[in-house]
Amino acid sequence: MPADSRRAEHVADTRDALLEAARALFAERGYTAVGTAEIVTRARVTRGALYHHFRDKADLFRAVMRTVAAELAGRLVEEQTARAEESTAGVWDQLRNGIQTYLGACLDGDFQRIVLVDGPAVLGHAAWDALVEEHGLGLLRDWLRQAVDEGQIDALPVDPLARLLAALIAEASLYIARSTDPATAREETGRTLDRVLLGLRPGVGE
Amino acid sequence: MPADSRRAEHVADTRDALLEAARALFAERGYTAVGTAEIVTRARVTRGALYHHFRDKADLFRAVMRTVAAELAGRLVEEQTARAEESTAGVWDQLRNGIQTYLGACLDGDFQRIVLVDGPAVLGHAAWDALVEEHGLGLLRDWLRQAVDEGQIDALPVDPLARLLAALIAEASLYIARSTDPATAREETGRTLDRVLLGLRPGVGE
DNA sequence: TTTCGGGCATACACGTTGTATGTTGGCTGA
DNA sequence: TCAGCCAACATACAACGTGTATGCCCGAAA
Repeated sequence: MPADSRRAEHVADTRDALLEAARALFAERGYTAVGTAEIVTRARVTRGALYHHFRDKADLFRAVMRTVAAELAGRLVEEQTARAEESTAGVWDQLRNGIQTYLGACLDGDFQRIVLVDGPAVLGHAAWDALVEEHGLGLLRDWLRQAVDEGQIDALPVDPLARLLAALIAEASLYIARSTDPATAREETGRTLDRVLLGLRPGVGE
Repeated sequence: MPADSRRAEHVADTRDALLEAARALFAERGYTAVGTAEIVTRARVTRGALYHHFRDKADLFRAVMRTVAAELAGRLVEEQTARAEESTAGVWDQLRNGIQTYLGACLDGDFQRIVLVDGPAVLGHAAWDALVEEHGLGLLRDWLRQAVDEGQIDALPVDPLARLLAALIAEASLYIARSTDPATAREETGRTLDRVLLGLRPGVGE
């Protein structure tokens, strides 16, 4: 079974078509409002193909969420490495800029609906946590740990701090996207987020 | 149609029974995993009664979430007024204690599953926001506005700040409840939350 | 007492999910 | 090269769950 045969390409193509169709529909109208019939129609296959590639509808959703989350993670490390080239900035500024980059990435519509809204309800917190852990949360925690180790922010338990900051960013992105005036919402939440981070620098709590 | 007749009592009783049964089941296994047949069996009525009192299953969920959220709001104002009796504390300490009280209230299992996990996915953000606004978020915003007005915390846009803090508290409660060691998780997140708030006091920026 | 409507039970129609079964086309070994 | 075999689908079916239409009953008002 050569992995690069034409047949293998077809297999990967149908799977990709399913993922793409499901992603577009899930992002547009939500998990429960989209039936499998609609998905396979858009992907120009049949339900048989769907249930051949995925155990059930939730399993398809998990795969979709994985790709969406991986996309975000990719954008993050991309910006991160790009910024590392001009690496005159210290850990503090790296973290500060990273948070804002994070916020920008979370503004993606697909990401919000699939990962932030439907994800927890569809997958349950265990599976959801596992996906978030490897796509983004781990990165944020690394930044924070480094910042704490170098004394750039106050000594706080890194694990809960990372979770809380991630939730902050997520909520900020939702607030912006749903605002009637996204421009000022972006400015205000960005500023507030930055101010929260600034407040974590050492020497504040007497 | 006297509102206090025996018949009216029966009507209210069946409605309450439906709310109670739905709440228990939704909290235990989530919205989609629970069918209406199971709900009415537990409430010892029929599906006819359910669809007489509520437009559809989502409408029943909305009513359940409203009661759960109202419960939390009730506990909050209760603690708040109790603390106001001994009101030597200033606005700052009131806010600080209020946040911790908030956190404690969010630890309720029913609240987490129904309001925080299923709520956004089932109701959509518009209906969800409306419910959260009147049960808790409004209160938090009032505290913050007062704290800002009196110069207890730095001048930040109150509206997004309230949203962000609410998300922070919600995530903290989920983190604690799902932790293998809730005691230390509670201590750590409580401390982190308090530290974030402390960082918002004036005189930290530049 | 009769009637009238709210409150609820029953029955049905519909869509949706998951599974079981059938079919096809390419790889593979003799 | 060809027989057979299996992955990759397509099709058909069974089970379930929701929402609605219909019917019944009882309390209240006239």
